[in-house]
Amino acid sequence: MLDIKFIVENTDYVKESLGKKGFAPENVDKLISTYLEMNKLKTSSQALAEEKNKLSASIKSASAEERPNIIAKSREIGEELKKEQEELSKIEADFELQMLKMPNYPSKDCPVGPDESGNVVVRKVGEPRKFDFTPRDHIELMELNDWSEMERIAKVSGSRTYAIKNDLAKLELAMHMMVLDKLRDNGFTVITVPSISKERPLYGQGYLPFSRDEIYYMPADDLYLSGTAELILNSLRADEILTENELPILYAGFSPCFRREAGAAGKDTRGLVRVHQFMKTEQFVICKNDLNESEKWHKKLLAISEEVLQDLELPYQVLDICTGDMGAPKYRQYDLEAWVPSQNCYRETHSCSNITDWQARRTNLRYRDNADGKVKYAHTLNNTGIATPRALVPFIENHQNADGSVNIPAKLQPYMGGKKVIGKGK
RNA sequence: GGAUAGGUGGCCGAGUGGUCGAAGGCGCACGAUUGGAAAUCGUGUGUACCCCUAAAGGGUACCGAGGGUUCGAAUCCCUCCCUAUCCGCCA
Repeated sequence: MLDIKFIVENTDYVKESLGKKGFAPENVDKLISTYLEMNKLKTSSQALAEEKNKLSASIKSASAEERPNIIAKSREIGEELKKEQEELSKIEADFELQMLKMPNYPSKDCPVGPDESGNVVVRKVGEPRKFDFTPRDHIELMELNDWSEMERIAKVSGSRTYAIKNDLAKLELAMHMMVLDKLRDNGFTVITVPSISKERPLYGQGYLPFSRDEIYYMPADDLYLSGTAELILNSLRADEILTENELPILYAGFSPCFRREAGAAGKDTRGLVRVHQFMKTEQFVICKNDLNESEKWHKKLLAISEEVLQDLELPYQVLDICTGDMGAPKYRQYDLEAWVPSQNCYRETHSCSNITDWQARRTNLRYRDNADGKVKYAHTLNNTGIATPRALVPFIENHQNADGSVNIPAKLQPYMGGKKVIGKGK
């Protein structure tokens, strides 16, 4: 959500800035006219309410003869007021919906582009490995090492699900443990959260009203399945007024995540790249309403996830996501992509975003500023810590040996019971 | 799922139709006192929005949510949500 007063006072800037995200300038004009109309109605209905309140208050001191007149007059105003309020609540709902549809302003430092073609590679770290044998893809490796039950689980749970076993199953959990420890060492509060959500957090995060198709809904209970712990963590402190001293709040949230992948039909249909249910350790930050502060945290979160990929000894690249490819909530977004040998390209493993106060306005998450005593909307940021099983794909492909076994990097070995190699060739 | 008790400001807690945005306490801020602190005393201390403005000021709404009764609702009625405890079931 944006600040309507800012929009009214800086209309040209708003149009230009949101235009970079493909947002039509007419929508800004429409929003402002709705706003002005709403205020006019507010002013008149509040004046009526004032008059009515005054009449009511005068009744107790009025004489017996006056009373019937006052009551009649008050009733009359009540009728009129009710009509105006009905009209007002309609226009307020309209205004609210328009506000909910406004994307966040992108940073002026964002590359500007229409879609993913406009993303900019910031840096590449590590060299894609040159194999002196023909490398297998991750599905072949899983079959060779008795690490999965992909065909059988499809019969049980449908497409885009996975079942992995033996050392690969342990590896999946080991990655989360490693990342949770790293985050804890960086001052994060480790927290496990539900994957079940009411509807309001979806608006708070900015999932709704944009893409209802992507999310599992359980009508019997009017509940949704969360696609990321960000959803839950973003609403955990909703409606609170924190003290500035409590900030920053750093969460390392672990949860199962659920996505319908409705918009990805036909893409990545095999294997572990894109599944309906996965596990994610999420980095989530609530900090002061100060761009220097949130940009500092944005870099910090990015650095942590780069370190994760370095610990996993995976070649990767950092993308500066352009305005057209960024989601509505985002002010700035970096993606990390790890090298996947079988696909001969980099694939996304992490997505690191500064949301500024756009989500906090939706969740009504505020804090009292020490310097001026004012109540302000906090900034929120989120980044992947590690998401599995997707991260297993570049991992086992990059670390495979000719015999199909897979090497475990030193940083991960303590979490794998000291094993240096898993699979057939051990 | 069954039964019971509840949801009031940052927290605790009073309030069963008007004088209630709401007593009292705690906390917090500022001031006095002090060599400094504690204690004590004094003052202040919700949020959102609208109008007006140079500043000031005026107003509306909010006592879990929504609806109803009434000239008037924290208070009465209805529906829903949530929390706690006990019973049942259960990883």
